Amino acid sequence: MTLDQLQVLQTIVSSGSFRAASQELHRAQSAVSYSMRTLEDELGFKLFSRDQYRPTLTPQGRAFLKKATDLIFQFDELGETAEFLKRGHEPIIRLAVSALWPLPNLVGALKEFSSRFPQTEIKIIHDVLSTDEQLLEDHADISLGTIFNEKGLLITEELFTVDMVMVCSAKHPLAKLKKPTAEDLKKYPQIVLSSTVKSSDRSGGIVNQTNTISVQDLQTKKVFLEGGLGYGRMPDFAIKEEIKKKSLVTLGQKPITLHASIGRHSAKELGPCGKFIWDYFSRGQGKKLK
Amino acid sequence: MTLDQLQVLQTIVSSGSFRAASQELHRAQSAVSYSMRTLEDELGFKLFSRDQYRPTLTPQGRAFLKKATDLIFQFDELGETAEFLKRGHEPIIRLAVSALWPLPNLVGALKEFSSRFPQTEIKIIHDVLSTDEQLLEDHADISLGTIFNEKGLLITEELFTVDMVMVCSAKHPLAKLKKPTAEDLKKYPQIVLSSTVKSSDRSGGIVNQTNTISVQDLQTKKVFLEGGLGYGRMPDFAIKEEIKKKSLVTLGQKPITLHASIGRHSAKELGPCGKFIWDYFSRGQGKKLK
DNA sequence: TAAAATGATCTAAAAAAATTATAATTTTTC
DNA sequence: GAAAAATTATAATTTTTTTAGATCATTTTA
Repeated sequence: MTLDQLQVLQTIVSSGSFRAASQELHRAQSAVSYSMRTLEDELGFKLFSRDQYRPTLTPQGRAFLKKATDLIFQFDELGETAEFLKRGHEPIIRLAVSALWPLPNLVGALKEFSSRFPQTEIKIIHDVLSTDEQLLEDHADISLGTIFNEKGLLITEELFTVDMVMVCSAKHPLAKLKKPTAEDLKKYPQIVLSSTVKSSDRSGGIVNQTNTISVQDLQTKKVFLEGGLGYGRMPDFAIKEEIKKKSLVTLGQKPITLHASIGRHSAKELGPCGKFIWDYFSRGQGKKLK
Repeated sequence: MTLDQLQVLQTIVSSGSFRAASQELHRAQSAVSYSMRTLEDELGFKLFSRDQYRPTLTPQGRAFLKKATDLIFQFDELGETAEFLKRGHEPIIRLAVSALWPLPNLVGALKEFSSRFPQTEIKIIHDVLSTDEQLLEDHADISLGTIFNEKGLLITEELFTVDMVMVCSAKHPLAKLKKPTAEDLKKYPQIVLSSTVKSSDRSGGIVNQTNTISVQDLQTKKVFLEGGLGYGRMPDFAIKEEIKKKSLVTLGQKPITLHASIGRHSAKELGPCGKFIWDYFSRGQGKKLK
């Protein structure tokens, strides 16, 4: 049983006769006849009843064709996937996204992307801080984060800025001081984001290295801060609500401004799918949302 | 691109090497090599990278194989369907069910049937009264109804009886009479089930032919009766609730006892699926429920 | 370092599929 | 009702595709 035989079967039924099918398929009529005979021999039952002038499907043939049609459809789809891959479209895009990246910003991009390239799988690597390394170690194709580009191996483009403001719970002792000094802060634990990646020793606004509590994601950090466990910096976009309802208050420290950038490895060409994402952010779509 | 090539691809990946695949498939190694080369040529991209000793899938190859695996699975399923049909199993079973047939009775049968023969489609022909004709005109394989078998062409088996009791709404004028005569009944419309099938002139307990309202199904009939539109007969099992809550009351007429039977055409052999249904009812499973 | 294993490639053989021609039917047309 | 046209099946022949066997260049393993 070959897929070609199934396609011949389908063509016979849709065209109405063996001869019409043979013309549609650009084959001799006898080839179509032969194809069906061998298929019937292998299946062990007749697909067509030949008592009439024109062959008509048997009940078995009808049921068989129904399933075969699905198969042919899926086969065609596989052909499309092959075309897609042949044109150089990536089967998977790996996005390294910093924990500090505003997620709503991503949603629009991914929505449009997945409707345009349904064949491409998206893998989000939600790394904490070191999105650079994900690119350098070839774990990601594109990064969205605060890029340092230490070794100059990356191509980056700045999209917008994020202010990291120092906050603590309104119930925290620091909240009562007008402008706490470094001395004051030292008395309480600082909540910090920290990556598990070995080489990363960057301190994203960490004041003292000793009295700290490390967390892996922004959500946890916010809960800890709100709970009065300590103080720490948070991106402004992520705490608007909390400032408004006064569960968090800003301390007098100057905000640290981070530069949110899109990046990729200079030695690796992006395919059409990667280019789409790059352009989406680079050409402003991704800048609008903030 | 043929399905065979996809199967070879899959075997190579699962077995780990071209040679191992060739042994598993009982072919020469060169045949496997050739098969992959022609597939790659047609696809337009490499499935394997050959820089290492053992060929490893390219990212494209990995994505392609993923989809191809689904296709192979579906292909195997088609083979199973073919086996199923070859053994004589029916691709479809057409059941003519009378409107008077207690439906809960069917549910159990169909549940067990569809889990045992998932390949077979079930078509319920919910005819009003003349299930005989569905068999005689080859619109159904098995009938469940009140079978007359006029021409003696059917094989039937009686399963249980259904009492058709004369009822009307408690608010209907007839409800106030103790035992209404035919004279009394004549004054009000009778709600009757009637088939659209031409030849059917059987009167399922119809008292007078003139003052009648015909409906196509039992549900409508019940609603009309409850609404006080007229009087009519209903199967006892279908109005238990209504009698209890007194929205319908029985009139003094003697019930008509119908014989619920399973039937099939004597000239047509049942296949394994049809036999299952026949036996299910015949051997008592269908009799338990009533 | 030698032996074993692997994949690519070439050629000849085998198998499969397509074509042409023809026969046997059935339907259509006049 | 007869001739023409259309349709499928079959046989013989040709073409195409696939396979097998042998050899070579590599790489891995012992």
